[in-house]
Amino acid sequence: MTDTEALRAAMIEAAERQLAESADHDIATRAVCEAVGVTQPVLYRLFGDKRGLLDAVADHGYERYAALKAAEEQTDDPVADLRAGWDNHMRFARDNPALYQLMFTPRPWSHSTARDRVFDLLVAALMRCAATGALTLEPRTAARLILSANIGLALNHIADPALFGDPTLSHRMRDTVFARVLTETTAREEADPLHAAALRLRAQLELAGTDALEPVETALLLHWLERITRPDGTAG
Amino acid sequence: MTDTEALRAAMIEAAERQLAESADHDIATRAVCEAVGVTQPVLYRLFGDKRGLLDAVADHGYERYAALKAAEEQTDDPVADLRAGWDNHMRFARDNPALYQLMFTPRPWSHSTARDRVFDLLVAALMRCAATGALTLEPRTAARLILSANIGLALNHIADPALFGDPTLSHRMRDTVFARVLTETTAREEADPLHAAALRLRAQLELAGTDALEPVETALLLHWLERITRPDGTAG
DNA sequence: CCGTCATGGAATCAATGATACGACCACCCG
DNA sequence: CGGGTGGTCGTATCATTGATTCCATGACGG
Repeated sequence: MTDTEALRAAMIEAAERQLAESADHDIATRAVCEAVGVTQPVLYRLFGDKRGLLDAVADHGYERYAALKAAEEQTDDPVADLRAGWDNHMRFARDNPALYQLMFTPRPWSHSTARDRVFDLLVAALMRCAATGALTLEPRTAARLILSANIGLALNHIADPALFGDPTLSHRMRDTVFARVLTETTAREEADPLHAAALRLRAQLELAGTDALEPVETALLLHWLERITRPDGTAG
Repeated sequence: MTDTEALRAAMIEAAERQLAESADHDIATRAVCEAVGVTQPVLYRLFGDKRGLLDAVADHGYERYAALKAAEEQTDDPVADLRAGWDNHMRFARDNPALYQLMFTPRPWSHSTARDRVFDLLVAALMRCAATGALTLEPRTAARLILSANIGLALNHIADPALFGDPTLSHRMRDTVFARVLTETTAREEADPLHAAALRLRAQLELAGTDALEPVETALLLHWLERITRPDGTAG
């Protein structure tokens, strides 16, 4: 089995390389097969069809994306990590435009989980922020906002570097969205302390759980907390 | 000439229809030709190649986009128009996902001007806002922020309606970006009245020009105003 | 040692982007 | 009026590429 595993990996790598070098952001299954010294039926047995191969490439792209994030974040300041995460995202897009487009552009029938997993990664980072009371929205709602802005800017950067290549634009967008999602330490907590406290407790619970309550009780508690914090958006 | 014009239009329309109905967001040149009763060489004479056809479809999509905007905006409140413009953009994306993706997704070698013209449309709407002193940034800088967020959210909506289909999400994003770009009437003008006044004058000049000064003088004046308002971003 | 099954390859099919070349037609010039 | 000329279109065809069929080969178990 390790044999086919290695073959799979080799084909994905070849496909990713050819995708990066292709002028039209597309690949030919023949070329990928020739690059690794096999014939086409092998590819179709391993990946089903061309879309399956591209899905695998996208998922592999997520692995590199996640590795990049793991390497450069995770300090003791979750908000700083969040900002670094935005910049890392932009850098990843700039360095791998074709792969980035494959991962984040709508592709009908795609079974790739790259986008969802990136979303989950962002939610996790946001929950660490929420645990310190730095979040004004539900993590999943905040993640939707941040990720959309991030992807939109990155795709525009790829499509038209002349108009959207300005690095200060990225920081301006980042600060704009973060200003909506984060609270300057205490300002918003003063305004609605109940809401803030509920968000904080909820984040802590979802992050670490508790042994003081039975699971059923915890679930109910979370439900109540959700109702308290509901006004800020739909359930995630 | 009207003959080939009509043929061109018919082919573009057929291509757009087939694109909307296609499951994979792609079309076959053969099918387009058969739909209008001509053979492939005519397509290649009219559009050069498939990319040329798609460029024409994208540009035609812009026409419909612009018509939609012209129909529903242009009240006496430019800020309200701006908000309506955001919602129209989202609606256009939702109603024409394949076309939208063709227009706003990075396409190597594309000669379509759809994105740039949408950008210009947004800049024009923003200059009307700037003329009333409602803008805190250069129109082109603000346009980059708004358009990126708008496109990012729309593409995510297309790619994953379950996660990004919530309409309140669109309004939340809209208000977030607009809050950064717009000023609540007078709040910011109080803080830095010189900056605000310069922005306002500059917008008026770029919008209507003036007969009171020679062109050279106007150009120099604009240059000075740009220097005064520089701190908020790069030149557009 | 032989049968069975999985694995890979040669050959091929089908769809599709793109083109060479000849027929046709309108228009202009003599 | 007739022939040439330019352009427009269609037939037939090529080349690329996604996808499949079918056979050979080799490993493993009985």
